[in-house]
Amino acid sequence: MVTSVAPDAQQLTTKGRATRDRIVRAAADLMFRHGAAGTSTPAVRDAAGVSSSQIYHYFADKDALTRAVIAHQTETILANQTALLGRLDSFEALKAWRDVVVQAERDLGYVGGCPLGSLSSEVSDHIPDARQALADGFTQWSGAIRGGLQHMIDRGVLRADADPERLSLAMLAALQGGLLLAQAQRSTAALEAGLDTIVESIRCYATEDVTDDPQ
Amino acid sequence: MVTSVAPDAQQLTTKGRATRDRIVRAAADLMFRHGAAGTSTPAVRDAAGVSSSQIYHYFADKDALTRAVIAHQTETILANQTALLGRLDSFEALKAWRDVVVQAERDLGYVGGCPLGSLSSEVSDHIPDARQALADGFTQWSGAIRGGLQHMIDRGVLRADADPERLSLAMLAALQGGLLLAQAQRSTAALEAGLDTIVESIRCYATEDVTDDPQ
DNA sequence: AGCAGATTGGATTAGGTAATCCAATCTGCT
DNA sequence: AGCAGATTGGATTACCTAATCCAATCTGCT
Repeated sequence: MVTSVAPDAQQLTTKGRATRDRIVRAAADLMFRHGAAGTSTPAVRDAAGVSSSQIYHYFADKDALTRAVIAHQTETILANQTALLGRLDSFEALKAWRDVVVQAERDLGYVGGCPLGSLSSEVSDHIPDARQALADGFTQWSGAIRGGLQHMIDRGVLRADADPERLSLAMLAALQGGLLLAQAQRSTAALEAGLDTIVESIRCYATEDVTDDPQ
Repeated sequence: MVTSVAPDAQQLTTKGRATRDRIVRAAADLMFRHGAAGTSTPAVRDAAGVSSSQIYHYFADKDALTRAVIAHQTETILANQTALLGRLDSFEALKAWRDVVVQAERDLGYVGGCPLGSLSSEVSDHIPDARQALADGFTQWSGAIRGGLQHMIDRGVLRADADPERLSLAMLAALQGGLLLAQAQRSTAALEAGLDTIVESIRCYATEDVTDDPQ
């Protein structure tokens, strides 16, 4: 709505952009660990090593900062998901991706769940415009998965009657729910069960000649 | 640890129990809509129609109130899940349960997600003892699903090589993730995709004679 | 050099929140 | 009736948080 006064629209020096990024990164880290509501602007100020005025120089208010964190986490996740694992266009890639997700949650000590999922659950109903940004992030995420599945169909690894749209949504749902449960249960059992069951479903659509070892 | 001073341990009159319940119900409603951090004790006081001292008479602090809300939501959900739908011990029951879950989220206007899941994501890392309570709630929940699947195996509807433990965890993960995504996307697409894909996986273990219409 | 605008520091304020306290009232029980 | 303990009302406090303000400094550009 209001774009003329919003600090986001102003000129940013190289130095200014660096400071802004430092604030966003510090806020993202704190919000991942303590939630959005559990992260105070003084805490962000100290963690980023800036003064109060700098936060409000680059962001209209705390909600705007939270939106910036959402955008940052979306970028980070999508970059990791696509760069690290390439396109999820084979059973080997799906299995490798599954292992990375599970191992990442273990390495974190079952703390924090999904950076985007936790934020989403906390703020999507309360911060204006945040819900749409989160929805877009999830859509891109499932889209990346869907692209891989579609590629598998195109290459004849999966039958044409497989529904990549439904399967990719199911995969993301299992991932998000699995991470949420991992946080509470301090175990990746539900995460593994969810991801493996979706992969198993996808395997049902494999063309007959592809029968790699089930593990 | 400290049980001698905790207000929970004291004698409760009929009237006292009613007041305590009123506080918990009001807090549960507010926390469902605005989150735990987004719910202030003054707001609970007003919604419950009590005075400040009453809240702290029945609960040691806000964390204790939050724990009571978790216990309350766990009870409510498990009662609904088992009483309303009985044991999930047939494909018809699974389908009916799926429809109820999806319709419930639609009726709520995609607001709030799962009362237990949202709370879990927000507080399981921050409130002492809350994580364990949430984990127990989820374990009971998946246990109820597992019981139904086991019953299907016992009756010969599912083959013996189906793994009820894994499938029930997968189902709960898909449910939680689906509700989280529904909140952001304002759509039950991911929820339906997740639940349907797990049900489809379960169907793969059906004994041959059972082939009801796929929908 | 010198200007305009970006950036920074840090004090300050207004408002809300968790939690406490004490006195008053009610309740169950004998 | 009358007591002990449970319950209630509501003022109060100490603290924290979001946000503002103004003056000082830096930066890119001509």
